[in-house]
Amino acid sequence: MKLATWNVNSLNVRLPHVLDWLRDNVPDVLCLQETKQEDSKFPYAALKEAGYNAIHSGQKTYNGVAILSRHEITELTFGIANFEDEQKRVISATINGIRIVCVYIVNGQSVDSDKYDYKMRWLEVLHTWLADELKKYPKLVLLGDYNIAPEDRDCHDPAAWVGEILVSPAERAHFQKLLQLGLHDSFRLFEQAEKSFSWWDYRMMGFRRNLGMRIDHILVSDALKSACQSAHIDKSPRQLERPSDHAPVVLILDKS
DNA sequence: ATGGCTTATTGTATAAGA
Repeated sequence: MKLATWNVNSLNVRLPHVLDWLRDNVPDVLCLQETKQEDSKFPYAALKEAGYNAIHSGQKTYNGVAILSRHEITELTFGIANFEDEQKRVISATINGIRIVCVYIVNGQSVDSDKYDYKMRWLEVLHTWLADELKKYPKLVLLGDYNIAPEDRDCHDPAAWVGEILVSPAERAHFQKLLQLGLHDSFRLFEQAEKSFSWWDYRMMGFRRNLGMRIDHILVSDALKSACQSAHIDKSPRQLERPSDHAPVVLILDKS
């Protein structure tokens, strides 16, 4: 079973890239973030044509998450239980007996901003909710744009980023707390090239110079750890004309 | 160098992303 996550930075703009990527990679499940469109604009028909069922939770301009699947999608839920949030950042469903949770975690803007405070609250609520979800669904995968680079090796220039979002100690502590729930960073279960990143700034020729961060992740629960076969980041869509600033992150699970 | 790009908005500049 091939699972993937990709922040597309506007599905309206990126749909051709997504369709090409689905055709070339044939994932069983692809989670999307930053669709930036209302449900009424979501391209259900084009995705169905490509062989994918889809569920979406979107809004105009900002945020928006979706799960695409070649298989039946059941038990869909939107958002975090008992947490009022106007921002569409979470969508979940069960596919092939695995609980898929697709998240677009808050960016936070800067560590001294209200948005950062919201990020901290949001991560706290996510943690509490996931503790319950893991009891309900031992086989769980948490995929998405976390907006957290967990370690210095996930940042192209740790010294330059001290004091910035994505790498602050409080954000990293939240990431570690997720791992303490019994989740595993699937990318790090396998040997990876140094300076492996999933996002590169559009500016300053960030991609060509590999000035990136690894902030998109696929965490798997204890019950799925031994099923992980391989994990990688597919940089190829980042090289296309008018790309998303994020690349797809991929995990292969065996069938057991 | 507080910028550097890209996207969306009922725009002609601003906000947000990371």
